[in-house]
Amino acid sequence: MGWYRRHARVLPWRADPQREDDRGRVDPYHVLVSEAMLQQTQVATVVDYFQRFIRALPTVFELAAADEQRVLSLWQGLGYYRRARHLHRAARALVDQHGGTIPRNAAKLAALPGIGPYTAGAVASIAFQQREAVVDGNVARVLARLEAIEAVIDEPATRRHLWRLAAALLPSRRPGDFNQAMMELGATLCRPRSPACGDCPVAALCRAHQCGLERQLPRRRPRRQPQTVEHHIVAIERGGRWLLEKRPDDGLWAGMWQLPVNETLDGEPAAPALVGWVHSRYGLDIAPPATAANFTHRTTHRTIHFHLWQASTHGGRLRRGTAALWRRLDQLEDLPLANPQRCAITTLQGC
DNA sequence: AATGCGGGGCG
DNA sequence: CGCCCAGCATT
Repeated sequence: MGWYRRHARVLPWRADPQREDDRGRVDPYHVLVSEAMLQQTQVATVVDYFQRFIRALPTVFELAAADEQRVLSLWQGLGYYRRARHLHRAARALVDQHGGTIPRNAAKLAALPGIGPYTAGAVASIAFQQREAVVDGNVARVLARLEAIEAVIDEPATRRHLWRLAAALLPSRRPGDFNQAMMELGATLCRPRSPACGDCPVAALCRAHQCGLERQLPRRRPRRQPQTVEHHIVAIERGGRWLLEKRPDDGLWAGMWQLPVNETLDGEPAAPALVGWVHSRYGLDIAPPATAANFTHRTTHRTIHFHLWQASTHGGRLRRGTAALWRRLDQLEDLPLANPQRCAITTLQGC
């Protein structure tokens, strides 16, 4: 804890840990938003998003009153957009059922959408000084090394063991700071690849370090190989405006907007196939599209080869089941777009 | 118990 | 490149 007080990073959702009197002054709403953003996302990536989000929606009431599209726009580029929709729904539940106050109790927190065991423990301990343990990726790695746990860390039995360990180590004084200290240790010293055991305050207690095993631990289950798929973006222009549509409410990039994308054509599509597809799906007649660009987008689970095609249409009546509209490319600020779509649109603007 | 869900940092 | 990140919901 002394180490944490000296080395903790100053972060916008955190009270300055070097100022004793700041404890308890954190805004629970800030903690909630930051923890949602931090799920599977590194601190450095989150900082700017967090500041922009809080500036735009400073309290749970503004978040609850906001349109989902606006929340997604504030999340645009951060990934895992389900988190944004869950957070939005959680805010509405809090305003409707709790008068806008965030519960201090971990079980009540965990009942909210998007809040699981980790986030519930984090909010309860950090925002409300409740004695709740947390195990995130950092804590799991720190504990696995401290105790030289060789079991595969992703297994449910191992997770349960780690939670029991974390709970046993948790002090009754300042549990929130303890939890943050463990995570900070994992993020800054007890790193996955190159652990800085020389600087670690608990190296003398670390069984992995004593055995020289720190680089082998924790053990993880091998991941499935990412699939490679082809997505064909057909950018359709009519009189300076382009067709945009909203993606379905589930699956990849749910609720985000896009230029029309064909995700089913395998192999070499050829422009004629896309002409037929646009006709059948949108009811629009286009000239055979021309290639504008190709780029690759990688996520954890798949590699997507994007083929950007450009076409124009004159007549035809738009047929569409879900939301679609024609827009100038410099007037898309209100439409949340995932990164590959932003990339495609930037390319078109350069054409 | 397994899978889907983004995007970026870093060696 | 590959691995991992202040996880969660769904099946």
